[in-house]
Amino acid sequence: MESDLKALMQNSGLKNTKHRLKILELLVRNDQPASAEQLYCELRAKDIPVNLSTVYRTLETLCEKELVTKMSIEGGSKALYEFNSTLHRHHLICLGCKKIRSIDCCPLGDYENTLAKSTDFAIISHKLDIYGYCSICKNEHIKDRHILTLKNKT
Amino acid sequence: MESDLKALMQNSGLKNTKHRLKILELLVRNDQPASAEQLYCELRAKDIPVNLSTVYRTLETLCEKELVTKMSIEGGSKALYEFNSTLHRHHLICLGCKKIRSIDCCPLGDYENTLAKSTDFAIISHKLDIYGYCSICKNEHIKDRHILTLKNKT
DNA sequence: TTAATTGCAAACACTTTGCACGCTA
DNA sequence: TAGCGTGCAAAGTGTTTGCAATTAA
Repeated sequence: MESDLKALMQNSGLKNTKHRLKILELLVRNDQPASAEQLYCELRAKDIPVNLSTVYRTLETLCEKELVTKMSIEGGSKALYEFNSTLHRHHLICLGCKKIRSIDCCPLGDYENTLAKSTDFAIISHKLDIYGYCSICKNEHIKDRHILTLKNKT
Repeated sequence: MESDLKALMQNSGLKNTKHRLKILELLVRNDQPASAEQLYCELRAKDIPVNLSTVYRTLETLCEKELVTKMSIEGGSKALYEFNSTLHRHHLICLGCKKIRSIDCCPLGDYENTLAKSTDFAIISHKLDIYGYCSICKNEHIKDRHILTLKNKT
């Protein structure tokens, strides 16, 4: 896999440095959007000393070459970066554990056409994020609400 | 209208101050999400001297009482605030002039059910923003691309 | 009167930048 | 070796906070 990523970078005209390679690798492995700081910590945990500004710069470069996509989620203050699979993707975000799951299927084709006509917009893209509780957290969530209900009764 | 807003604030248990009233009024009038700074500038332009931190605090309070909703758009660094019509809304954002138009119709009902089943998530909400060029800017956009094409040929 | 609201300045979190040095192609 | 990549420190931007003064109910 490492060699795949090296090739990918070369094709994009990027020099192949340890940091770049590792950051890209983390994004691919985790298959989950990560903040600059998360990546920074993960690298340090692996005894790869980096500077946070290098992480930011690397991510910016990778975004320019479209190997990575920058995004953010509602209410989050930090930017998140994910490996760009070239697929059109949406996100399913757990309000409990904050894990983000990517969804490849997009339900909006027809709607965009209709909307384009009714609003006279030339539609270029869209962003759809869905928020909820994952299979694990939803049970916790129900439990919490139950406890809350009991408390409110007293 | 001013008295409607006063009543609205009272019902939410908020003291009725000049700043609060004016900020709410601006959001209702413009019917368009605005940043704290924009509101701050508009107030000063109207000779209502406010402090930026007051604007932030006011908006936070209004959000707590659910009179206003905080949001952000992809790539934008500042938070935006819009009057909360209690309707479920999406946004159509012009990449040219950056104007934001709210859309009340939501195409996602069935999709959420399907998705909930296939992923075992308890879905709570979603955010859908659509990007494109409005009827005015799309002509500019086409012109620009044309000019670009000509340039590239030389 | 008293509790909420405000202005001001200072702190904060996240991100970007300038510069000197180091490393890849 | 030429130019891109990096670390470090400092600056930038958007937002929040502590405190004393002010104001609405």
